[in-house]
Amino acid sequence: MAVSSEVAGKYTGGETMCPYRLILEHVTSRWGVLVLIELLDRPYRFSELRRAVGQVKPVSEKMLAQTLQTLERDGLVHRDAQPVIPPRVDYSLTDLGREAAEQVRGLALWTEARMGEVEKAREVYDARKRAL
Amino acid sequence: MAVSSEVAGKYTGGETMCPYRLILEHVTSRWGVLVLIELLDRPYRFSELRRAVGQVKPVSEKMLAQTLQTLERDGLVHRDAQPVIPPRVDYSLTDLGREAAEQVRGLALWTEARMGEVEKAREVYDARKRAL
DNA sequence: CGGGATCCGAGAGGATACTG
DNA sequence: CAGTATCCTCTCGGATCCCG
Repeated sequence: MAVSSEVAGKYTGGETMCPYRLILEHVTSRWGVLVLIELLDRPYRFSELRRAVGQVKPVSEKMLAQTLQTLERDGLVHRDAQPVIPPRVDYSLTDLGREAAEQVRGLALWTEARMGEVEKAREVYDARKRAL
Repeated sequence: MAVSSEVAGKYTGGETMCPYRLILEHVTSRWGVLVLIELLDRPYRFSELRRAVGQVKPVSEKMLAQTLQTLERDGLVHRDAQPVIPPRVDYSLTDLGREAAEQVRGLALWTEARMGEVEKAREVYDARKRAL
């Protein structure tokens, strides 16, 4: 399809990877997906975001910080650090980030809707395999 | 948002992970994304698919096979193995898989479109950091 | 050709302790 | 509170060899 074939010509098929892939990996990364979805609701503080994401799957401070830095660098997340004590840092989506997050949400909503069918398919697959 | 909060109540926030997450991880996995996008075009044979995906990023036989098995088990990909010599196996999307692939394509198309802005944001971010 | 089995290195990711 | 630094574990994923 267009997505890959357009990029294809620029590469020899060697070990190189297009920047396109890199962005996609950030957005679809394990924690990137969940962070983007949560931030689509509203801005979050660090620990608050950690708890919110943790409802789906627990995340360590390290990985959350790392994920947020990556998304900030890509211009998807805005970081607002207030120089107070104790520190207060708010994370929110940029306009660019909101666009990305909406795409990701599409995927998440689809997954939620079709979850049952996927699980059914798995049972069929597993049963068929055990029969061999 | 709805996606996570609906699921939230079912879990204590411990180490458990909802099935919803598992499906999402399969679909957003490194090779899952690329395979789904390619198959959106047309059915592919194994090696053919390997080359097609490899245009974006080289994939080993092992990972491609593993990815395809996961997607097949989830009911997203159909595997048609013909008992001939040499073996011929065709992979295609199921109806369910096509739905998922279209969501993924949305993300990929967005990435392609906004790639320039992301790279610009990175330069700004990196320049600002070096200034410190 | 389309895989499976095995070995191995690199990096993801968690736990803990520390800092401004 | 919001991280950083360190250590350690374990999985991902590539390379290689083999088989029907």
